[in-house]
Amino acid sequence: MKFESLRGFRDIYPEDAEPRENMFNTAKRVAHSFGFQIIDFPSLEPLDLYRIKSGDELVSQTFSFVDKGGREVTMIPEATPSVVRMLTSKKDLQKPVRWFSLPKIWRYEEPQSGRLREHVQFNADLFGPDTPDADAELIGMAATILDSLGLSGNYEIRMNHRGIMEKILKSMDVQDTSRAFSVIDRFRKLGRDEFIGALDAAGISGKSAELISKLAATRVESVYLKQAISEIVPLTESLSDDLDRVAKTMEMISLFTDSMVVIDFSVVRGLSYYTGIVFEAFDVKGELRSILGGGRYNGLSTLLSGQEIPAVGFGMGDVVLELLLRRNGLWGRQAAIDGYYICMASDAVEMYSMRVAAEVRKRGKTAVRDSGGRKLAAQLRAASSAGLTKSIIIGTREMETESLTIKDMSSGKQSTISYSDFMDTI
RNA sequence: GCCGGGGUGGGGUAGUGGGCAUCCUUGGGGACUGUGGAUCCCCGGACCCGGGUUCAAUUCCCGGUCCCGGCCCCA
Repeated sequence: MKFESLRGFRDIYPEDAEPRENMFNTAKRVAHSFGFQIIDFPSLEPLDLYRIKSGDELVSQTFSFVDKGGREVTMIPEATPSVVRMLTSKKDLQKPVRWFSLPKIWRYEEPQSGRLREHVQFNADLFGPDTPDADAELIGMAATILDSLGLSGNYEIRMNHRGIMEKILKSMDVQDTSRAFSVIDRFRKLGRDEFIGALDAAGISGKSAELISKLAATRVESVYLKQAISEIVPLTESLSDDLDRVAKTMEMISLFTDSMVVIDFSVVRGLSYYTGIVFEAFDVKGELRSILGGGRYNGLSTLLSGQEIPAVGFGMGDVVLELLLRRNGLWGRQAAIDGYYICMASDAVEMYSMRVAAEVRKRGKTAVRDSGGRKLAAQLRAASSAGLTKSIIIGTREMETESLTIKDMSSGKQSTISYSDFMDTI
């Protein structure tokens, strides 16, 4: 019987697990520096938590089952509902609340580039303030994480605003805006004629379709935002205010990163609960799907609990991010670890070598003990591949004189010093 | 769920309707009874699974499965 990991699931060996851990640690460090605190929540939730919010399409793409008590449960397909539940069920939280998490999430779909059935998602949300500052801080944090990973200039942030899009579509007499959004969301994938055709199927045709097509193709920096819009639709006061807010947010974000921040009217994100700004980060070469995405969702807490709490958040999966880091040569293992590989030149020194290892570890350093039973050359070979900076060679000579031979693995130089002197120096 | 392309040791590969399935690398050991990353030698390890055709299938056919890519969808 041969066992393999399930379709879309991964076994991750040290050569990938370590760069991956560095990646997560960087995200954590940056989040803490922005005042975000880590939370965690169950991997299994009631299926209804997602039905309420997202409907059958999402539910059909979950790993769900009926538990022994007859409850419909699912491996979580996203973090946000759980986070919002935590927020709304603890009534005495002082706002703003800044939370992040690193849950594993699952989706039952066909795996493809940048998308698997199980992945880790860095998720961050800021609850309370509904301001450009809050939006900018959150998006700025996302950018800072990417920058801290060494990706500055290799990605760009594309933003849009659901409210603005709603107003523009309404001004064109588009009734079913959510259907229009789902078409607009596919703009970059479709040819021009296909796009017009899809709009037509959504009940939009003629001049409106032409204008939407022009709008979706628009990608500008903040300073040209109003001008670009005014060429497509008349600027009402309300629309103008929204545009000012977005422009201000974008200017703020540019304080955090040198990467491009643009308005892109084709970025709408499929999720129906977004109410304000929406954004995604893409690699500049345009080879990968989005690196991260999020937006403002002020209505979700009302839907789940009746409490009105403004929110802005984003999620970033580890799969696309890993691909991007690899393509930029940023997926290497770390340099040699400061530590000791302990080799035994004789089986008689077992106890002594174990004592050395224990003492080294008590001093906070890494000590890896060869299990012995093979010749020294083989042990030193193992020491090389273990990636530690130094080896300690212990044989009967060392044991009889209560000393140790320390070998520097990069230079090959070695010297023998007394046990007590060695322990004092580390 | 649908569509296309793939699957030979841990990784990368050669090849074939018939003989002990090729080479490189990795791993283990040795040459060197206390010194690694060089060299040489030895050893271990593979035709995705099932069915069909055939005297004979790793090779041809069908189905499944997994991988890669795409659609749908995107949390």
